[in-house]
Amino acid sequence: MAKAPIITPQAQDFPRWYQDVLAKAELADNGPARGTMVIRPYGYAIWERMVAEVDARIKATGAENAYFPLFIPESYLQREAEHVQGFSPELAVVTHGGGKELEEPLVVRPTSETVIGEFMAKWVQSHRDLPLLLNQWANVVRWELRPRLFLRTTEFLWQEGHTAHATEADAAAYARRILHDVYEDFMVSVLAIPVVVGRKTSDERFAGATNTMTCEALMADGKALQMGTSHELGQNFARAFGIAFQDESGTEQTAWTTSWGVSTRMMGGLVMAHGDDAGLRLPPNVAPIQCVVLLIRDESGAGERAALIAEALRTAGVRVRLDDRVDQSFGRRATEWELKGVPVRVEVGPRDLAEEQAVVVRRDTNTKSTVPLAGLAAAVADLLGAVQSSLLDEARARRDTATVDVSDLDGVVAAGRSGFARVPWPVVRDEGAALRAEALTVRCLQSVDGGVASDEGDDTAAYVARAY
RNA sequence: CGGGCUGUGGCGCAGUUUGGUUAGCGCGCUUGACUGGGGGUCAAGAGGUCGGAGGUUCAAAUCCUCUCAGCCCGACCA
Repeated sequence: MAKAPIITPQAQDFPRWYQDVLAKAELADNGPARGTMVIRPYGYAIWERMVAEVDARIKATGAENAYFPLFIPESYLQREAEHVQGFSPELAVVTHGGGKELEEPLVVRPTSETVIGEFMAKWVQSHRDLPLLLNQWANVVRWELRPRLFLRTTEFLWQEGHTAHATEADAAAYARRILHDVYEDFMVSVLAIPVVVGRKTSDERFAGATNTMTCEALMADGKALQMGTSHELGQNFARAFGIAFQDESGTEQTAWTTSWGVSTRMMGGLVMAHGDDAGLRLPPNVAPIQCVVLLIRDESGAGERAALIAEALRTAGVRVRLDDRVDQSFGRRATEWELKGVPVRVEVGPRDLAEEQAVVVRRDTNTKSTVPLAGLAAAVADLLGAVQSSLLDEARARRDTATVDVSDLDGVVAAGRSGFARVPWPVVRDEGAALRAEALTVRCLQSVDGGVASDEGDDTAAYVARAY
């Protein structure tokens, strides 16, 4: 029986589809104040998985976590000219506290280069104090005129790393290490999202940076999403905040700093990169529930068997959930787990158990197979691996198909409508207005070998796309 | 901040043009029964200051004035 679709089909209205998925998969709600977001338990569980994976990678590079204040004296922002100019339009400013007007307004952090710079200056005296590698997990506020859940909210959660180095080369190397070993690796191997990694043009650079590098992903609707950035800040903030040290020869030198971050925006990217008309599709590596054991009917001891099966899977290292809510219909529950993107379902009822088997369904392809209970744990483990890699393959194939080499502006406009136009940088360098008219932007630049461009030279390739 | 639109049970909407008696519908929710291998069926229920304020009128969801909020499209952004 053909039922009305549970969520709006992607092809009909992609933004609506996105909202439907967030609601039906119980990921997030709009908060009461404009632009704010309530992350629901299931959505937050996914975020916690992201945090765990990113945090481990950050720590592997030697950085340590710390915490800096939410409120920043307004004067701090003003110390770096480009920085304050870039951020002032989206600042939330506290002017009153304790019932009195404050002598100096406090900015709610939009990012923490300034406070952290102030403290780095205190902590760094000697070359022996470098590199100083810090990270913090925090919320930040950027006043948004057009918010969209996860993709662009006034308050969002993120990780911001801030480092100080003795040399420009060391800072540059570290910013690249974060870009590749933390962000790119996480996005590809955990989120199963292939990314185009490159250099931002000066127009798109972070306010106050000398170089911004980015991981750009392609969503199912052909629009690009900036998933993470890593910045070389040169000596801009070090000079503004006096981050200086004595080198081996006793000469005072100014440090070189970096900053880098990924945010809850990745949640939106995850949804839009893998989701289909049946809802979310989560890669097992980031799925809070990797496998749900769905009890069909509790007869002939089926309930106890199902619990044992779930327990066995848990022992085998699978993040498993037992769904024995037999008072709700099978179809409803199956649909619910499908909407939530759980990679693998194990369906068991009296019939299967009598034959010592279970029906196993993978979410990405919706294919079913019958598996003997004796080999279930191994089969589920195999399937989780298969789902992880096939989601990545699928996303990569779509990205590759949607990436078109072109050589002139018309080609850029045509290809940019549905994906990435890859074009020699000089072709679009001075075409900002023309691109904007087509809602296109240069996402990043790559060098001839496909690596991150080291400058904006004539031999670099520009990736142009519509973007979130 | 410019242009367009919308506010009616939790969600989605009808009703407004042409004022009229208990403001409807779908989904969801509650209770019960029968069910059960892809949003099951039936029955009985709960739930609404019609965004807010003021006005016109015998009578306002409906007409008038003001106001607030949200959405979409543009310029800015992780």
